Amino acid sequence: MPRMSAAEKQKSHERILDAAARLFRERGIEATSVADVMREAGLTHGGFYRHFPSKQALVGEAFRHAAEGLLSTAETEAAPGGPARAAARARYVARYLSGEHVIDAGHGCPIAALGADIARDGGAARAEASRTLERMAAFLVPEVAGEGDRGLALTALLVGTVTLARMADRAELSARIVEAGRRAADILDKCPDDGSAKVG
Amino acid sequence: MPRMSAAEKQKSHERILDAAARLFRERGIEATSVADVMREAGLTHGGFYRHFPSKQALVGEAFRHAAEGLLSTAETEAAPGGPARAAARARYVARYLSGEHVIDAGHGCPIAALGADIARDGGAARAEASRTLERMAAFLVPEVAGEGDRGLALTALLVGTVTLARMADRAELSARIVEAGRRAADILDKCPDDGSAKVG
DNA sequence: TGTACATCAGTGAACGCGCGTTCACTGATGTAC
DNA sequence: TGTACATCAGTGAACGCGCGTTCACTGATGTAC
Repeated sequence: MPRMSAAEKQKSHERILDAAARLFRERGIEATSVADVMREAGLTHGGFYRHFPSKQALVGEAFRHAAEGLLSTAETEAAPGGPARAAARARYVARYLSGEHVIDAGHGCPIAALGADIARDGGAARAEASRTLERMAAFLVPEVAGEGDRGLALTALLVGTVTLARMADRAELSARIVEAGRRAADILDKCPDDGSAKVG
Repeated sequence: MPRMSAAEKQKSHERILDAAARLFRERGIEATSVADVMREAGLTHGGFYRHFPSKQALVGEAFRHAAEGLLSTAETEAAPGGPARAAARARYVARYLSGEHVIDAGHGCPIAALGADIARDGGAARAEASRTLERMAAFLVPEVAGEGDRGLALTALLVGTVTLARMADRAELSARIVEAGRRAADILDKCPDDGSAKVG
């Protein structure tokens, strides 16, 4: 059967990334084995090292893969400063803070799914995650906001809301968390910063 | 050397919980072995099962142990409705959104450190984590807030901010995230809810 | 275009290792009388 | 209070298992001429 053509290899590579991006977000990094990923990609575990030098390296690539899928469309959809920007942002927030996103971690925001994991091991995925965070924050800054970094706070609210909603042991509590997050996101979009927290 | 007295056993039990609560928060649940915990507690791994039926059970107990340490003092410090309440809440938020908390996950909020992990495996720790979340949210509701659940949103902001600050690969970015979180917490404390997010 | 040969994508067995858990054992503790 | 004995907290070797990674192998692919 081997060897495959270069085009076939690229397809395999893509399938491995798809599988890894989904499984890591769904089950966590440590709970997902290389063999799990390869099985999901329709291959056997031995071939993994023709594509990536280590599992660590895969984590970084899979994070980028997941982030690209979620952010690139949103970014191109909303030209910087253009009139469609506020609408695109609102749609993004509404989709982020939804029951679907809470349930389907496997296709959701990689920061919400893996942020805490990545904070701990600090491998190659960390730089990738930081870059993704900054892109997301830049996309989310409301035009209203005085000085910068309101986008970072909004991102923190979104990530925290989804994390808590997934952690909740009752559907009713989970729904309340999402609803509370939506209202708070709305407030952050509209209220001015009085700067009083600066000293704290 | 064995057997120890009942009083000694209780001390061992406490040391195991202390060690587990710290190591789980610091390294994550899966990256912390039963042997790691027992070594940290000054014991050998074999004795673990005289104290807990399984590692899973330890996770739940360790979460409760960590949460109790952080919340009980804050709660008693601030009598419900009393005048010291707002001040106690402000102090809690200031301590939560600080560089120390970001760096020292081992002694920090167990929801921020383990929320995503617990959301995935859903063992006994999940009910414990949900209870802790509701206590924290109840403690954090500003008197200003119209209808309920502003405390949940504030908790989500705190958890998300610390998660992102820990994930950031540069100290400067981490500091900006914490600062942005503080301002946003201030805004959520003061701005009224116009209810416009309800339809979303 | 055809032939000869090196390359290498994918397979599946094997590696060393650390994990959660079990178990036979030790000897001080706690208890029954 | 003293004695005899069951209990059990803690030890350290051992268990089966799945992990990340390595490796000899296969045979179609890609290339040199």
